[in-house]
Amino acid sequence: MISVRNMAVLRAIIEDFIATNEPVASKSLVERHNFGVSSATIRNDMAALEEEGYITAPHTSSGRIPTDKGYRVFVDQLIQAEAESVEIRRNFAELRRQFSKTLDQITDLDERLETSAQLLAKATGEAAVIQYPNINSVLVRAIELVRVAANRALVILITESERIQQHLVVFPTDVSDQQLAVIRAKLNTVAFGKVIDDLSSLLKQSLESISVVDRVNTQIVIDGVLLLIDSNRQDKMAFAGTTNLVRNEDQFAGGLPSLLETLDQQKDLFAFLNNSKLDSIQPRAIIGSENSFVELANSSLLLSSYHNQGEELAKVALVGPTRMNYSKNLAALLALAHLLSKDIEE
Amino acid sequence: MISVRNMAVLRAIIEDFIATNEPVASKSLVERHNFGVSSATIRNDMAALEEEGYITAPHTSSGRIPTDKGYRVFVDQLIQAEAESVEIRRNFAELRRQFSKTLDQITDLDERLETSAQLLAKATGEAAVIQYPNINSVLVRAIELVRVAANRALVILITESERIQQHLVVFPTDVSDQQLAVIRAKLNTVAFGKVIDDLSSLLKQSLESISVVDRVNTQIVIDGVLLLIDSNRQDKMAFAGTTNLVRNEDQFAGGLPSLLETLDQQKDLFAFLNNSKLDSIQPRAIIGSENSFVELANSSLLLSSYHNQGEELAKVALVGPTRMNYSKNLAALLALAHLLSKDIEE
DNA sequence: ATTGGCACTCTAGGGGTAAGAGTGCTAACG
DNA sequence: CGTTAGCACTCTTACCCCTAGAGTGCCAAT
Repeated sequence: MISVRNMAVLRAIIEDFIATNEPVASKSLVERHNFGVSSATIRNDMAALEEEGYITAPHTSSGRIPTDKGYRVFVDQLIQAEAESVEIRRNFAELRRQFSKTLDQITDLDERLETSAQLLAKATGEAAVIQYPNINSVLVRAIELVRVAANRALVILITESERIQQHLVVFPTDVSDQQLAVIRAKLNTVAFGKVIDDLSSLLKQSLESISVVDRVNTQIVIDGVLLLIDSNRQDKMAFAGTTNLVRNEDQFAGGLPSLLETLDQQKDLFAFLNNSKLDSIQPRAIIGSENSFVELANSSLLLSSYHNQGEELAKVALVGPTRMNYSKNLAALLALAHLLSKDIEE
Repeated sequence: MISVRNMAVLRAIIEDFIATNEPVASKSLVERHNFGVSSATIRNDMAALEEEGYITAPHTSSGRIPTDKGYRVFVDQLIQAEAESVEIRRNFAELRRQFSKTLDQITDLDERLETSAQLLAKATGEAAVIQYPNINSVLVRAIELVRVAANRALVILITESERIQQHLVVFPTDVSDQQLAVIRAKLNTVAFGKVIDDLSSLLKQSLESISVVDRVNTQIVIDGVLLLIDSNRQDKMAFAGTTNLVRNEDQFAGGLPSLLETLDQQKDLFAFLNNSKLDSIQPRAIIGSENSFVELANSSLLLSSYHNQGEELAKVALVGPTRMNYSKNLAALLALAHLLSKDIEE
């Protein structure tokens, strides 16, 4: 049977272990916390907690460290209590204010997300990952063509969410302003108001109704647009603070190189983020071995997402050692996710 | 007196040390190389080399490791021999071919440089840094304004070197197409053919000749342009492979965290790169303590640059442990620098 | 249920030692 | 004079043993 005090002891053990990175002894617990009982009593509680698998002892005569299961209930309580916890709320508000001071000045999406990742990494001391928003179901507002040289033009794709992407295309011969205008008009008639997902096939079809003279160049522009869409699909993410992981290297039980490789890989991580479903707005923690990546066995992932009018755009994540400051990190993650949501939807 | 064989021994010591990361013993030298003399003779050579400060012994009865001075003459010879060395030429050609296969498909400058850094990091196993080209003395070809929403527009700055940058500006009220056209025309009259460096003051002056109606919005667009120029001045660099340094962590004598911090800092590094003058096209190596950064004491920097019609655009650099494979890394660095030069100038 | 007391266990660190690797030096040789 | 074999010497590394100390588990008492 796990009593109320049992849980309080578990909580204290985890907090102390996060703070000191030393196995926690019964004696030091009664010194630091006011349980009003003796160390012998705490030892009984610890035995019960170990029985249930929440903590473990590295060796017979040492203090206890939390197991993944122990962290699990700790973090669950944290997320539950998140709304009420004075400390988290204050952290959240403070970080949100601090983040927005920097972010409010940035309009460009790429720069916003890169900066966001950096802010998050700096505030938490962990590695931050932010997915670029998914634009597959977003509507096209316009396709612009801007001449850059006699035979070069910039193709610009503008969507309802004001995500803007551009790509430089090169024509085999010089192109007149008129020709560019024709192509531009044609493409916009086809693309305006359409969903990005459908754009590919629509544009390909439209090519048939183009006079032969313009066909080559139109093809080139269309290829440019398709490349833009594709390069978006290729799963871009903003990374920051991976070097923070080096500072905490000892936490990763020697598996740091393979962990960094996994992050460098990106593909697997992206797929993993995409497959991780979040219920509602609540963040999610994936602790140690709960993870499907072997390389993340000693790491924890904190997941949240940012939204546009209730629809999830993409995930925001923190990667750090299992022994991380969940309270602070959750507050920072939520503050940033909230900020990205608000600003993108506004 | 340093004889010819002395130098051959030094070379062999450095090569073996780079390969094995163990102090090199006289016996293992005669086993691996065909000096045709006994280990006792090699020991005499080693004593001479130590006398001159090219190698040192970690303790009385151990093999020798190269000093920074030892690496220095080794690398100097390497750079001198670079043109003739069959091995380097083959590496160079092979890597150049390999790099261009990926790079040739990329027209966008940002993407090119990011990919270049990644290729270089991957090929060498070190950290790669590429400065963005300096555009201060480049001529403006056009400033374009593309509407994105009723009160938002994209400001696009196009230069003779076809470096393209864009920034989203927001107007306080909706703006008509006509208004945009007026602003665009005005700015282009002022900016066309001017040097980026002069653009700032020219644009500010031009504001006075604008009718009061348009002044607010013109100001906003000009601010956008200035921001573009500024954001370029803010010393952008492409980084890749910093995680490679972790894999070689033991090489950095525990100073890895501070090294990574220095790289993260960017500002100092950028200034350093700018101040490092390169004679002609020859690369330069900065070895260990030759470096002005304390944090790079156990690291070496390989420097080269890329050019446009003989004019240096920016630096390319590799950062790794002093004990790195200089031959391979120089070949890769030169191959990439060459590729960037050719393609930008073409 | 809680507690003091105590035996028991395990780790971290110090000192001692033996094996091995590698050098420096000397004397001999062509 | 350059080269070499031989050998004494030095230093590192690994291992073992041992002790001090921290912390637990359990028992008997409250």
